[in-house]
Amino acid sequence: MSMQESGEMYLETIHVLSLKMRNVRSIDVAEEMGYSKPSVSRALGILKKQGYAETDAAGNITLTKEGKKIAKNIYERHLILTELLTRIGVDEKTAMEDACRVEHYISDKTFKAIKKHVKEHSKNPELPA
Amino acid sequence: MSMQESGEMYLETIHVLSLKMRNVRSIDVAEEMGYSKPSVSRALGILKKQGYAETDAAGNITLTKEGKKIAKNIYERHLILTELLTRIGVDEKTAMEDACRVEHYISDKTFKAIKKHVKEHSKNPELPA
DNA sequence: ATTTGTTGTTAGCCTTCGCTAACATTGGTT
DNA sequence: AACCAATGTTAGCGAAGGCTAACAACAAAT
Repeated sequence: MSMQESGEMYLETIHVLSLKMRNVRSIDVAEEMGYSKPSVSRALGILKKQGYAETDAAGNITLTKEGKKIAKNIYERHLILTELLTRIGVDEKTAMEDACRVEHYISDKTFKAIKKHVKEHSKNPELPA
Repeated sequence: MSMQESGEMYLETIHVLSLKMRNVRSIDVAEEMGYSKPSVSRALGILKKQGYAETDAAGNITLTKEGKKIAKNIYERHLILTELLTRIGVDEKTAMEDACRVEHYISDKTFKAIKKHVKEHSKNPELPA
């Protein structure tokens, strides 16, 4: 079964939180995303069933190799899209918010093209993107 | 109530069809979008209730001023996004498909910035976008 | 005039993914 | 030991937006 926007957001959030804290728990995800505990609980159950996440006895969440792969991909899209948007004049906050929505809807082909474009122009920030 | 992706797609489709044919009926929308008749019927009912669309006795669909405003805005996003993507090397088909999804998720600020960017570079197609 | 095809609607199902209410568990504090 | 706070789960609701089945209405053809 293919990943929906919702699942991608959970994976991305878990991944980003794990960069900031040693242990990521369900409650941390809930607070970060502004969702209720039951919503996170259920989402996590689905991610586990799909083989993308695991929890230990203490409730600490880890991503499987496959889960991490998806999470990192989405997060990279987030960063690259934000860079593209700020490059063409969108303010940082708006760029991040829009990137966060758009990141789920672009094809791999488009992402690769955007990434290539951003990388090629990262040395010449004064040039129009 | 604010417009969802689904509603925007219906309005855009009706608008685009109306550029191609004199009369747009429910069945035309269904065929164009690949949805069932009942799905279109319900969606249309909602759009009518929201004041964005109307139908005459013969079943011909027209958009209200407000509906047309939204439809044109979304369609313009579609065109501009497609142009941006093809500019940076995405093939036409992929660019259109991705634009069709992304068009619903970018803020007005971001759209304006993209539009400005695309316009400014429309005279120099050989330059990297 | 009856039959048949096209179009639209109604009824009702399913999935996704939020939510609240209520309960279970566990761990620290008095 | 008893209690309370924090965390997680279960049960069940609701909205959005697809779907099929079945029916209504009307127009064209025999």
